[in-house]
Amino acid sequence: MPPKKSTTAAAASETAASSRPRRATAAPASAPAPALATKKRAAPKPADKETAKKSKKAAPKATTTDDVPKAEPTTGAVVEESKAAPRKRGRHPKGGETTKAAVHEEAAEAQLEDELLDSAAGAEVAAAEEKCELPSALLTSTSGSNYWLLKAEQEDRNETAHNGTVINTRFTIDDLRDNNLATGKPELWDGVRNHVAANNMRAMRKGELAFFYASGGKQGRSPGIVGVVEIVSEAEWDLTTRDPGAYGYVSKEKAGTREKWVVVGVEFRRKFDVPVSLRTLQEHKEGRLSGMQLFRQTRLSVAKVTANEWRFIMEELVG
DNA sequence: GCCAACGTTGGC
DNA sequence: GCCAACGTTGGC
Repeated sequence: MPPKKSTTAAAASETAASSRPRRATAAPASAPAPALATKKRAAPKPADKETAKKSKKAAPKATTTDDVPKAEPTTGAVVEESKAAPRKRGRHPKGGETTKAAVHEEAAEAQLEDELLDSAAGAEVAAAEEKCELPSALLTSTSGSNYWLLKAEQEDRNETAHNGTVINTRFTIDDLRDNNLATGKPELWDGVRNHVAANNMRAMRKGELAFFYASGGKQGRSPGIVGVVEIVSEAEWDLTTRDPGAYGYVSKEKAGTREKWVVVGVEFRRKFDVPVSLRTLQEHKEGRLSGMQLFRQTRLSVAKVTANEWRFIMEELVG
């Protein structure tokens, strides 16, 4: 994360650029999300898990790129802030449902919600998950849309927020699904503090799909792509830059001024039965996946995936 | 503007 | 724990 998510900058402490993102917070109310949510709980923000606040309005959503701040890629000055990105994490509230509509109706939603609330039992979760997933046929666009790859840390790692709160930066695809279900809102992918990653986020359009990449190979895990998420809301200002409960970069600008960093809203779409490991991806590093930004800019938390790369991975590598 | 030192990411 | 990649910092 973070956020960068991937990255760092986060907090003050961070510095690097990459970014890690993080995860995110649930979308603020204003986010255009599916509308179901009734409750808002917030998820924590990158920084926060604890602090969540949320409700504020979200920044203006930028629908056009003009609205969004542009990254300042190269200029130095602007960049001072950036540092790394934080990742966020969220907590999981409980509540609503998330997926896109077509799939669910209210009754079903209510039922799902109840099931989730009642138990975390595997069976229920599995059932809910199944209902949230999109058919494989819908996971590859036939149009010219872009695809993306969002990294999140799958291992426990603590960061200290500005207000002293200790935040676990771990954020898994299960957390994303659970947060979506609980809040009925998309997860805001915040904490990204790298300009290349942020520019990728500004280029994301509603309806585009992204791989959820779990980084971190310790604790017996393997890094790799674990599922698919959908971009459900376009770039908006990342309000975590003003959140004392967040870690990482904090805006020095006056409230109301434009922020440089942005978030996009994402929703769970599918968790692969078997992740496509980094090792497997690397087997095609000199072949079909030779141009992947994942390999060319190894530490970038938000990377672009071409249509050909997407199809190859979905059709040939996803088990 | 150059570049060495340094910090972070993240795979191994 | 090691270390490669890579971004930032900051002296000059």
